[in-house]
Amino acid sequence: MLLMEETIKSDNLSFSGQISETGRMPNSSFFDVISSYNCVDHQKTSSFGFLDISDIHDFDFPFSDISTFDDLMLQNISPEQPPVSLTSPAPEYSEVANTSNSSSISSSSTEPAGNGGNQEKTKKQSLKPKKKKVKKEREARFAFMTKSDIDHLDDGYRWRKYGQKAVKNSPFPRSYYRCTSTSCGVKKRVERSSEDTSIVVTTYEGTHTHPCHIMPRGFFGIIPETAAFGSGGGGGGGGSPSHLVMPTPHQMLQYHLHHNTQQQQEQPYLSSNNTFSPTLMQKRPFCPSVSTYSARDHGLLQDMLLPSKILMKEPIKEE
DNA sequence: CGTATTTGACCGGCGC
DNA sequence: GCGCCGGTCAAATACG
Repeated sequence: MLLMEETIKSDNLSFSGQISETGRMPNSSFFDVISSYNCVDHQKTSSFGFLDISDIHDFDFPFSDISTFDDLMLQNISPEQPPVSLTSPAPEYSEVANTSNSSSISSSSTEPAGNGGNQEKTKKQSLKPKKKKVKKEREARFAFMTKSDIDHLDDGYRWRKYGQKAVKNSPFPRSYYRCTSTSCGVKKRVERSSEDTSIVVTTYEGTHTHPCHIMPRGFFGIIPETAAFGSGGGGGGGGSPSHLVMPTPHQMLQYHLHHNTQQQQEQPYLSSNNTFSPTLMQKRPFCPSVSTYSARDHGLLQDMLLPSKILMKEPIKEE
């Protein structure tokens, strides 16, 4: 993990300039997005905490070759490669990509968010008497950025908002949500980037212990271990056409892994209503030229914020 | 009426 | 010790 942090520091991350202002989806859903598998030192981190590897102990990443993911993220990164900065220096993002150390991810498991409820209880208890000095361990975190007009993306789970706070150095407040499922203690924070107001940063904390209440149509079906998504067959086959289901973090990783091995790049899996495009995960996100993307792809990609590591492979265009 | 949201207050951690 | 800040609680309110 420390190792990763070092990596991070050396690479000064940021978003890529691939974000376009056009083609924003009215109903942003999870895969407008792109996850940012970044790790941060949550002690020092700014408001944007990406994948907080240091806290990953809850995720039960089922793939033993998770390192593949790392490789995917890292393999093409050369030390000389200067960081790509987006529209702005965005120092907030400088915590950079930290693609997790595979071992740190895959070796986890353990108390899934099931203890989320307990967490709450213990918290309440601690309010009464003097609390112990037991430092509460953080849930695994997973954050991603979305280019969206709406803050709260529908990810297929039901969330109850329990708080909102003003964010320092940002005109936009941060909203706090908790999964409404009683046994599920998953939380998420949603805030809009002050650097780029079209970007919404969503941070998940914990792991769902229940299936998603709605299922997507098509999207996750592309995954061999389809059942994996939705953790157990997930919910009702109902599937709302207007909703896209958000996978859990490890599900996303699965998708990444899978897709990165499929080399399927230009076949949309979703209807036009849905915004996810496989190009998001395309095998060669580091394509040397933007022109590599077809016009169509670009249209689909423009809402996505690619993982910083990936973006860093993009040629830097001085403008 | 049940559920979700809003919002001010409160708490704990951390830096100075 | 104090103040700042992030996160949470919970009463009040809104909504369907």
